[in-house]
Amino acid sequence: MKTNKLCIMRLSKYKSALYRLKSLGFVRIFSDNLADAVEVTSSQVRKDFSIFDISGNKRGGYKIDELIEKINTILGKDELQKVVIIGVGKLGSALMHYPGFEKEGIKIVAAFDIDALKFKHKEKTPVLPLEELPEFVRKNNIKIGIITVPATSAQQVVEIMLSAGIKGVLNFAPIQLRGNDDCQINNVNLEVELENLIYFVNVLIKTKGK
Amino acid sequence: MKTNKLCIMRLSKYKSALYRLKSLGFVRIFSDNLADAVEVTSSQVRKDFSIFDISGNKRGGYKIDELIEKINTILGKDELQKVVIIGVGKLGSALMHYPGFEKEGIKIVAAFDIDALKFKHKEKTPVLPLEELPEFVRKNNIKIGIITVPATSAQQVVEIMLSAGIKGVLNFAPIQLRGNDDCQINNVNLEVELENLIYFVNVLIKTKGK
DNA sequence: TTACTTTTGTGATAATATTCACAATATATA
DNA sequence: TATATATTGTGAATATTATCACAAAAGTAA
Repeated sequence: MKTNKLCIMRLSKYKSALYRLKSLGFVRIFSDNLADAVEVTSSQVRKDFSIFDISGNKRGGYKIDELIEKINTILGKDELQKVVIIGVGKLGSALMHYPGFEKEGIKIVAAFDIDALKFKHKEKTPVLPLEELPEFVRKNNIKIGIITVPATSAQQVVEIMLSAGIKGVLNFAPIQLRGNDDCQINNVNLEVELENLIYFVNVLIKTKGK
Repeated sequence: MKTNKLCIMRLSKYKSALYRLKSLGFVRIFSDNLADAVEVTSSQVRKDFSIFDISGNKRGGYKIDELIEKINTILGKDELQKVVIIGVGKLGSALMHYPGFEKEGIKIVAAFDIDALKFKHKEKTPVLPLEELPEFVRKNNIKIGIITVPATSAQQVVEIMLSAGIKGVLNFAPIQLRGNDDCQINNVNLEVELENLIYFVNVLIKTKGK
């Protein structure tokens, strides 16, 4: 079985498209339909599925419900995923209440900061002092954390998370953080995303000009 | 010259690392140092540079200032980039004031929404009614827009943006939007990012268990 | 100046990812 | 039931991307 990051990303996207197709009343779909929805080829879809031994019916396509369930199992979404956020600035607060997470069985259970003005011990999703992170992580068996602190404190926060036993980090601080054998770090860099878009828009405009 | 999205992403990352290295007092760097900072191989760095005819000195490495300037030129960052945001929810507001953009010569010049309660005509970064978008885009020569509306209205918003003449869209709505020859659409899907992390954390935990 | 060392720049090579193309087969139709 | 048709599943072929490895150049030291 040969997996890679892009392939897993596509699985997520297939699933998201499947929910949509389901809500439109579809019960079965073909690799063609999914391919359209996610902008890949149909053989890509089938190849991805074959990697995970997902099979459909020749001529009958795939049953959406089964497909969603299988993909969820592969993605490890059988149980509720508890996640913490470190850094309660504007972006952190936005992600704290991001509706897309809850919908996907992902629950932000607490946030942490160093600014006492931000602490909210009694809220449904509390904001706690950063020094309480290790205890909280251990007590609640948290594996995943989101970093939304400034670049300058990101490395420091990672160390704290690592020693608290966090296994996965989604980092929004605009600095490339390094994982290790015990902890996977994925970086989402908003500037980089926007710069990338700007580049391709410029290319587009230039080639159109010709 | 053979470019691709990942290569451009890396250019952005190199630049960001270069700023950091510069602030630490470095004046010149080697492909090795950059490779470390961005977690790629040094030949990857040199290959990326050679694609864009960026050259250094054998044995002397690259001058940081020149490198930053060249990368900025490639990325089309010679002039201030004016960007609009559509959708002033929590995420939209967070991005409106995201400090990383301004630092990179990217300026959010206005935001748009359909909720009259959110309108702020007199702020430095105004929040305007969505129907004013086309006029605003034309008058201010806006090329780039960020979508932070719910998935259900994203497609509709894209149509408006396309007909207003927007050339590039960074879409945060959790639905894959399709660009065309006149408009590049890049999708950033936060659920997908988090699901991806969850998958790899599970893999990590399983393989560790062995 | 000469020998030695370090680092670039890049063609050749290897690894990875995607698409092609078609046999196998399930369903629909007559 | 027999025939036609649509769709999967996958090995082979292709395309893309990254790494290797080393000659050439530039700095350093003697």
